[in-house]
Amino acid sequence: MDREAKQRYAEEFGLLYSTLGMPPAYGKLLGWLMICDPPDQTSTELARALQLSKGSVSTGMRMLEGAKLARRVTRPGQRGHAYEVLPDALITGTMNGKAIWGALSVLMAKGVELIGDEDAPEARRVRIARDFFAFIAERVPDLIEEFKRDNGL
Amino acid sequence: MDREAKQRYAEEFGLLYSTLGMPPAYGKLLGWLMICDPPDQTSTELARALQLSKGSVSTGMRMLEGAKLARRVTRPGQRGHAYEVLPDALITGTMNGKAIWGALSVLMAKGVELIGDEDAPEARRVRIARDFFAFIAERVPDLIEEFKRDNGL
DNA sequence: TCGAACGTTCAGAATCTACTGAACATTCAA
DNA sequence: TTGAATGTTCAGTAGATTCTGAACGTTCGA
Repeated sequence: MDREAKQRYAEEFGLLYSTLGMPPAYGKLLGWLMICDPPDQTSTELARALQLSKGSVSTGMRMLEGAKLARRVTRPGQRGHAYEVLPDALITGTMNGKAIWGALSVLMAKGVELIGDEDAPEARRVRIARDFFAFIAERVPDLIEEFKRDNGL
Repeated sequence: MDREAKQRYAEEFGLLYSTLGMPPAYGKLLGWLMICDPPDQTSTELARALQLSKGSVSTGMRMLEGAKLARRVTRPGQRGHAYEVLPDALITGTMNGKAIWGALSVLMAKGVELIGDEDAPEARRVRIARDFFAFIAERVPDLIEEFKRDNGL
């Protein structure tokens, strides 16, 4: 019910995620899967709901699977498969994003090396960045653990 | 010294930041400002070092200023102004990124509303996402505080 | 074995974005 | 006041990205 409102929601979802670097079509798929009824949807259903080509759905869902954001499920007595979001999809997505903090820290460490003397005043700007990203990279897993514990996951 | 290595570093920096949604040229500017000597650079110097047009430098630096990543400085007895990265630039950048967590949480809350019954099993997927992003949005400032305290900032 | 439904891949079209460079504005030394 | 140096804006373009759709598997019921 109120299919149109849900379609609009998927569009909005795709828009926000596109600002985070995800292709709009894939964001729409994810958004739809967060609120659709039933929660598992076939490629054909997804293509119809979001007005996307079969190709986009196929490629998009492959990508969401790869990012551990969605998974295939099979319904008994039915051809092919359907997709659903993983229950803790967005958490997982954020954990993968954790790799970013490490990469940033490594990049900043390289910058410190380029300047040469770690203790030089002109190394300060990039040294602080290096330490900060390393700190964040280290703490993110703890945060996620804490959330999971407090929410019984 | 080793100007070329620093130029390559700026390129690499821009490349990584472009995966985070920043235009490559602006990432290059930021990367160069993290390691350049002297640490403050005029538009002309930036354009020369990074082979960018005056227009790109102007627009890019305006954007970095807006994001509180860089600021203008004036050298006595010199035309115009130069730019430098703020000492805690990347930390600030991350704090601004905090707004994202809030936006995501709001988006998920909208999804819960669309489903209607917050306690329904099919609302679980988006309810968890809502709570998770709210949790992260709330904790990020504390993390930053802790880092600053431990590093005398 | 056949055909219908479903899924995948990828070349090319459609679309969007970043960047340049030219026109214009501003600043300041002489 | 003049003009050289510098800074800004923005229309247009070059280039990259996303999306489609057609060609080609694959699966499975009959």
